[in-house]
Amino acid sequence: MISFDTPTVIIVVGPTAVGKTAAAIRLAQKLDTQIISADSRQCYRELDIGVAKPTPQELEAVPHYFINSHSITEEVNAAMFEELALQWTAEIFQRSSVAVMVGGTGLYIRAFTSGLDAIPPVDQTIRAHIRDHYEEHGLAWLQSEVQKYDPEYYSKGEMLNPQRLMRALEVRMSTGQSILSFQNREPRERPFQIRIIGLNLPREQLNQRIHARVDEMMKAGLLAEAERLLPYRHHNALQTVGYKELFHYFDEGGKETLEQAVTAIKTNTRQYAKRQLTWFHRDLSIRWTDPGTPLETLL
RNA sequence: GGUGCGGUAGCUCAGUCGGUAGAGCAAAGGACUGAAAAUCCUUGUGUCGGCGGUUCGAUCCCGCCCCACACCA
Repeated sequence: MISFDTPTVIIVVGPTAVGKTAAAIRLAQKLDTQIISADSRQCYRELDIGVAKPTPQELEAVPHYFINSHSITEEVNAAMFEELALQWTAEIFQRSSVAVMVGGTGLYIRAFTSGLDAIPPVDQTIRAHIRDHYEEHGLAWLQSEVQKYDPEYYSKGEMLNPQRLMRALEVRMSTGQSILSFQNREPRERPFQIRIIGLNLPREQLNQRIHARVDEMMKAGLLAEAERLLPYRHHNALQTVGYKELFHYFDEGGKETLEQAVTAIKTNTRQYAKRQLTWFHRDLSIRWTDPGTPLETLL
């Protein structure tokens, strides 16, 4: 049995479909501990096939936090994850000196390891108002509002990125201050050690795994799952690869074939994997290996 | 067999009144602080179907051939 002098969280990261889930479960069993998922979609109980959740047997074998813990109608975000994951870590440390975290959502993992800057909560009516106006008047309106109310952000921020602009504007309108005034980017100290293991495969091999997994999802009934979720498509939880393409297929009513929709899922999943790798490659503390390696040998 | 329309980037196609070419998508690389499976940025890609002819110069004009599609026989 491997033991740790100081409480330690082992984080397993990597692109989608690389084999994180199975590797993390094996590791948690070896270490006789539990898993915190760091996946922004597997937390929703209404989503199943399309988000490649651990199977019921796997969840039986090792208890998981942040799987099936929320509803698609709730708001989940990185700040919430930071708070919850810290609580869960403390719970696990009451029984063990080590916890395992696994997932592909880079921002959530950074929120957990380094913390997000504290920004006061945003008034929900202001948020809704800004989104509605953006829908109606487009990017030019957003840019001019940001220019008017937060000229410093206007000169520094990404002027073509609506999400960043809306966030800057809602913070400015809610708090009276620029979002820049809250961002000091000081990494937070954590009362435990962190080790990050990255799983990766040659790109061609990863793409093959992605394609095969999408085909399996379709066989397992992803189309019916998406159809069932169609009424909830406007929720953020369903701005998700695997569902949005099938919603579009239902919309097109025959103009697009199912095969084209499946191809789009594969393409979007490949692009997602690439973005995940871009994110994780920046963290030079990550120790990379292939998913077949028994991870306890790296500790 | 005849007529018509095509053959240009990995794909779909635009274009050059003759001076060796571009869009979208894909791909590759990057960013990322309360939507992050989201959102955004950057960058190539070429025997312009083949062989001849005209021309200082042809992907473009002309001839022949090959391939695809449509229609007629």
